[in-house]
Amino acid sequence: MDKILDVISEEMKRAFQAAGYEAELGKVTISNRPDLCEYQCNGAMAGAKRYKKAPLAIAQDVEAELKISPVFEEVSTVPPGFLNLKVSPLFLKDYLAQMSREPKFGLNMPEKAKKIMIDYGGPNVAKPLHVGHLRSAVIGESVKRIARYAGHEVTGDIHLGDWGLQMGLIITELQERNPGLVYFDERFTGEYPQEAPFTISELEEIYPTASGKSKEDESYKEKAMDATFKLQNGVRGYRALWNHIINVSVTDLKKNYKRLNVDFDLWKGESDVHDLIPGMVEEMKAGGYAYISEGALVVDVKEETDTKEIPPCMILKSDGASLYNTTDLATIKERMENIGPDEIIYVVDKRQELYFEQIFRCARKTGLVRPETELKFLGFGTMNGKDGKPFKTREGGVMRLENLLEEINEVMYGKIVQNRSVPEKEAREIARVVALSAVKYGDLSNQASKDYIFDIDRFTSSEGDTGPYILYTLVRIKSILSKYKEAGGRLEETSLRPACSGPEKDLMLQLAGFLGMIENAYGESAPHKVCAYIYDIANAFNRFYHETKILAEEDEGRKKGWIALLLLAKDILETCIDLLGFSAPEKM
RNA sequence: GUGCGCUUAGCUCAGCUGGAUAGAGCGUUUGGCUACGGACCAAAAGGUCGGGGGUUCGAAUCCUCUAGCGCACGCCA
Repeated sequence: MDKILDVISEEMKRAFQAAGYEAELGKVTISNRPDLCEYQCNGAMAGAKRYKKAPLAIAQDVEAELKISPVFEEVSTVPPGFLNLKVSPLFLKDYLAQMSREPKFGLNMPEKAKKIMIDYGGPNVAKPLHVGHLRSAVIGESVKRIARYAGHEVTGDIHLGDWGLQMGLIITELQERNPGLVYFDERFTGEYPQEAPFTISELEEIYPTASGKSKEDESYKEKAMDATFKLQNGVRGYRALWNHIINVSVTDLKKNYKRLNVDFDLWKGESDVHDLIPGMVEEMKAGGYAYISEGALVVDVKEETDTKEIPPCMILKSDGASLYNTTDLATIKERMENIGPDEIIYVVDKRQELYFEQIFRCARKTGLVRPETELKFLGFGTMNGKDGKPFKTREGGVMRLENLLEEINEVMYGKIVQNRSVPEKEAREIARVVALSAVKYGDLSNQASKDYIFDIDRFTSSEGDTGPYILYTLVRIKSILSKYKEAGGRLEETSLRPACSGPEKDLMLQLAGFLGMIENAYGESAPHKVCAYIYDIANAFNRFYHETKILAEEDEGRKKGWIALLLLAKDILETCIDLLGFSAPEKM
């Protein structure tokens, strides 16, 4: 079904046409003066010049055509030429009733689903997840869910950083500590042990140590580079060790992402495209795209229209080694061959914008992607502390994601036991669910591209534009609905009624905006629009709730109408928070 | 240096792609509990939309100049 703005616009366009004006002028928008009207049309002013007529006169002509309309309850013309509109409660009710009958509230599915790949997460297997990984995961997950909801075929790929020097560093450090390990015995031909020679917590400490040493000790660094080289060239022991590192790390990553309610369809990494690199490089050379510049193999990606110098895209370093560019390009090649997406979205730190511009141009120029394949860069800003500087621990170090989540869980747990008496275990469980909403909503309610301030106190508050506030509202609705059922009411026997109060109609108007919101949120890959929408819904509901005694209502028909309205509000809220990647508890 | 981005209330952020009196939340002040869940609701105060110029019936929004801040600019990822 059409979004409500389209339905109303359609009616308005008919009126414009009937009055002898161009139909397109009848575009209706949500009112920016809610005190005066619900929707507005500014077409009369836009058409004034064209028809050489006062806008007010045009508006009056149109108004006359709307005297009898099933859509509008009230149409008024206001200087200099605004058409102020109020919809009929019956029309609104019918629209919502149709929404609640249809799957996905009547969202139109695309004629042909797009194949979309989303590249997000991007953790380095050598390091534990830290707060820097939060945004990519949270935003990517939501963008993925929104695109999927909009009817597209979406694949999420974590794109592990599992193939660079960091792996050589770990192997080198392991050898330093335990040179007798069978993995370093070149004459060994047997089966390597199943068990990894280290645990996740050791691994977490090994990498920073190795990384530190390599910066100070030149020969150590050379060893690491050599180890990387051996690994990439398939030395058995090194490969076996590498497998252990990946397994241990991925197990831990899965646990952490699960806790974040983030999941990936593919757990591919840079290592997966290693074998594709030589062929790809050859093709680029053969096609005449790649040439040697300052010792390195590069592809020019300058364009006529550039206002600034764009450096060439480097394919291989002067020592012949591959780099980030190489694996990213090879990954595009692999994705095109295996999945053939119509669109690839990269959810990455915005500071990498120029880099990805080079990659995209290079991929196009060298024919790695089809001309119509969309490559999108969805850059996000930095997560800052209250001081406006990048988020750190109190000691000034990088905060681990686990610790951050733990801290927020504690804060939420404190609030729960303070407000209700709930068994410890249940309180912990609720705290986890609500804390996740606090973190995700806090992040997603900002525009992704901007930096934002991570403020635990604010995010965990249940007042204001926060996750807990949304959940509180939802839980409240659920509570009323279950009380209604307990009293013998049957939800399936309720049906919507035309609104009979301002707050009720307002809630209905908000709910009716769902389809338009989805269209925008998907079109702009903008989860924050979903947040803004549910915040409006929550406010509208709470206002309605406060002035209406629902369960105590004596008029049975009225009560049923309200229950139906609550049911719709609940369904929409639940759908939306799912798009954002979190859920609501039964109680809180 | 070049390019990109940002600048809206004391603070944190919106602003539906050019419309009316620029909106929320927090904080501040004030009011509302016989709880369908008060983790809520209502009201008030608070703004030269960084600054100048332009485009037009009309600009936070488009163009231009300018200031401040941030970021990126070939062998890191």
